[in-house]
Amino acid sequence: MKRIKRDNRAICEVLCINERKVAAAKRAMKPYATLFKLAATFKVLGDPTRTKIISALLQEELCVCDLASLIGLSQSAISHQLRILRNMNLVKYRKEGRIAYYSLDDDHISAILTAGLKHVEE
Amino acid sequence: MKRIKRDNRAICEVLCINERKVAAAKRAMKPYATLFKLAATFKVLGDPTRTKIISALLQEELCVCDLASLIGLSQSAISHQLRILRNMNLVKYRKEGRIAYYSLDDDHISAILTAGLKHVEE
DNA sequence: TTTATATATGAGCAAACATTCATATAATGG
DNA sequence: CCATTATATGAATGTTTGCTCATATATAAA
Repeated sequence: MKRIKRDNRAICEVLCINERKVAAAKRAMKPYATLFKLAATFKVLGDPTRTKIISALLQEELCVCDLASLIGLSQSAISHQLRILRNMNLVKYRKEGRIAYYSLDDDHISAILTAGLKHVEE
Repeated sequence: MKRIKRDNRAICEVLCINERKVAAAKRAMKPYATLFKLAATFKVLGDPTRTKIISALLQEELCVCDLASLIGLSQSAISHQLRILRNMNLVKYRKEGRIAYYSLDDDHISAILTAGLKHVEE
């Protein structure tokens, strides 16, 4: 777009934008705070290691060491990722002695995965 | 975990891992290639700007300029993000003269958003 | 053809991030 | 108590990424 020094959006705003459609879309959209949290959730799901962790936990709870072995990464790496998943309320854990058993936090998680898989596998 | 120079996973593999559970989880998991694509899709959805774009397009198709105005970013920034969404088959567009009208590529997309929102809004 | 405009894109930069290494914490056994 | 081990975490690092700036492409109008 040809640029104008002071305000490079001026032209576009005047000539191209459909104010009615923009206003209608804005009204229908969820609040930005909600969309920000939604993006944060997808971002956390958007790393292959974390996707593998979630996918593994769809079956049954597993300890950190099991996950590390299953996924083929160090215990440290898995533990760091589990904290990120925990902070976003995607997984929870119970302690049994020294062992921490992780599982999915609620059943929305598997619904998200399932919806995502439908798009990917189509 | 106490570390052993040559192979820091040796101890953990022998003493802690539940081989049966790990093998069962591995069998039940989707192939890594699928999980990788799934992660890539979530990653693309995991940026606030792109989440806003998708959310806006849930209502009706919009041109680049409308999206830039609605979201409050430059045309360039929106265009870059649209390409990323396009590459992941999340949006498509039709050209009408100079104007490119973007819309969601299929209706799995809104299903993913809805599932994500259920987790976020709970 | 020349000018205007809607969109696309390459380069560059600052910020975010996933892993590793080293170490700390917590729980069990001797 | 001391040694062991499952997990957690801080620091460092190489990579990725989202935006801006500048420019290119495409379409329409004059």
